[in-house]
Amino acid sequence: MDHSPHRPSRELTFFSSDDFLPHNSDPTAGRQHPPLKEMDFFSRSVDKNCDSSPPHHQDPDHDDDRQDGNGSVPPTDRPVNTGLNLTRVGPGTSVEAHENPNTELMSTIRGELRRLHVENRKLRTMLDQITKSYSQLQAQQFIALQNKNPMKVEANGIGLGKQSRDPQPSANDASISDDKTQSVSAPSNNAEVMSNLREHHLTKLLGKRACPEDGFDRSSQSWESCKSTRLQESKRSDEQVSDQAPFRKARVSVRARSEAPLISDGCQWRKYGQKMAKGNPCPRAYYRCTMAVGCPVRKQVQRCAEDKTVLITTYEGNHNHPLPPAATAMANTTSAAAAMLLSGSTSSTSKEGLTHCAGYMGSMAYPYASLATLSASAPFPTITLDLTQVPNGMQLQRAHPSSSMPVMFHGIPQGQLTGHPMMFPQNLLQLGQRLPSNSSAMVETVSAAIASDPNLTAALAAAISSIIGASGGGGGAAGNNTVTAPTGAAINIPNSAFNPNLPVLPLSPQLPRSRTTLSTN
DNA sequence: CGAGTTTGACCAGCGC
DNA sequence: GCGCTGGTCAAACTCG
Repeated sequence: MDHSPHRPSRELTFFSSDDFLPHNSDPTAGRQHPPLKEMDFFSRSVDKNCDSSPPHHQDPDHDDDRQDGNGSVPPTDRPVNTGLNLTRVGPGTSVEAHENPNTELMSTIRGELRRLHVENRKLRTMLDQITKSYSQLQAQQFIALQNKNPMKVEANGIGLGKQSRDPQPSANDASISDDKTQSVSAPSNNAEVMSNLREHHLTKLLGKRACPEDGFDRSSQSWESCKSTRLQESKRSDEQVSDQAPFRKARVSVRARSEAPLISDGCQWRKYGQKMAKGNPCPRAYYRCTMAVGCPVRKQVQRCAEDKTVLITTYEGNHNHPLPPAATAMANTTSAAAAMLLSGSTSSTSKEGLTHCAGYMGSMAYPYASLATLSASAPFPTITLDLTQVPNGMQLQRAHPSSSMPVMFHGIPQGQLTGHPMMFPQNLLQLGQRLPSNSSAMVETVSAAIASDPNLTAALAAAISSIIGASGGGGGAAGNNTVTAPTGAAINIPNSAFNPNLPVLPLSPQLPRSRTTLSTN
């Protein structure tokens, strides 16, 4: 089911210059059919004639984007590059170059392009790492800010029992140290980092809960005396205690319209129980993550009593293992949502809290803020991400649209996209974490890549249609099969994929000037 | 045969 | 204390 093997190739398709390398072998064709459309993606087209400056003199990002995003653009600029490469070739090769200047130049250029291609890959890797670090720092900053006012959470009654009012500092420290030994040692993804940070934060914030079942108190005496008849659970808790206990009580509920019994979130789940819940004719299923032994993450899946097309999936706990990209996406979403929830500053109504947290998340979650609700009155503080409706007049702001697309599809098996309504919100949540502002060049790159990759286009259409289909009776300019960005980017999606009451989802205020149309045909 | 699902039983928490 | 409910366990069962 995991189609992740497709990912690397897609990523290459997106960003590499592989596609244009073959074109280089046919410079004539390149000149005859300059890919002007793609060239238009670049805002710095003015600089094309200034390519004589060596790449290392340029801003790495811009250089990177040029090379990768444009793909076939450089060959069209070869007349300009000629001078550059003559200079670079140097006198040692001048004789042969004079005899067959075109061939020599072309090979030189190709070599240079390949070199730049490799360099671009490195830069992208670095960019990814930097982006991750950025998100981590963002989380830390948020935590630091929250630590200045730890009573906020308690005042709002989120996630606090009476135990929290009687914190146990010493155990608190133990919990923290356990955190470090368990998962901070090798955070493999943002979700883990977020989890660790959150844990650390919450442990400080809330103090240690007295109830061993909550996992804070790992002193064996109280633990075993309390749970002598449940050794298995005790064992399990020993493995997972510090990692997830604070978070265990926070839940993230996702409401999504889906015919499938499950939404695929990239993780492997094993059903361990099913119960009829009061007030709902549909049974509630209990699932446990089986991607790693002892992973504490569980989820409950139940159809909405009022609308059986709505699937309610409630996540609880933190993964204690590396996640595949698709699962990371989901984990980030739930982690971010739970972080919002547990970071407090909210009342039982959601908007305030989420607006507050949107800032923490980098403002990208704001469009979905009205889709989320917090419930502190429930036994567990729960944040509900309602993907079944689109807020009135909602503008799906892709503040950093460039990152959303590649991030969104990297790890997602295409076959599961239609059943994965989390992806869009997820990436919205991720946007601010993954990218600093001002990445329009990358937007353009990705736009071009999306347009050029039919598989990706289909996947995108499916994903969007899934989201839109999940949005139910949203208002908006129905009947238009184009998802339109305010700046002109548009995604065409076939009628069959759309809910009749399709709302138009404006994409990004930063989308490229050129118009990208995605066709799923 | 192993992994996953089903399903009845068990346990804990909570309200009365 | 009792009953209700949510959550979990584990044996039996199913499936590939």
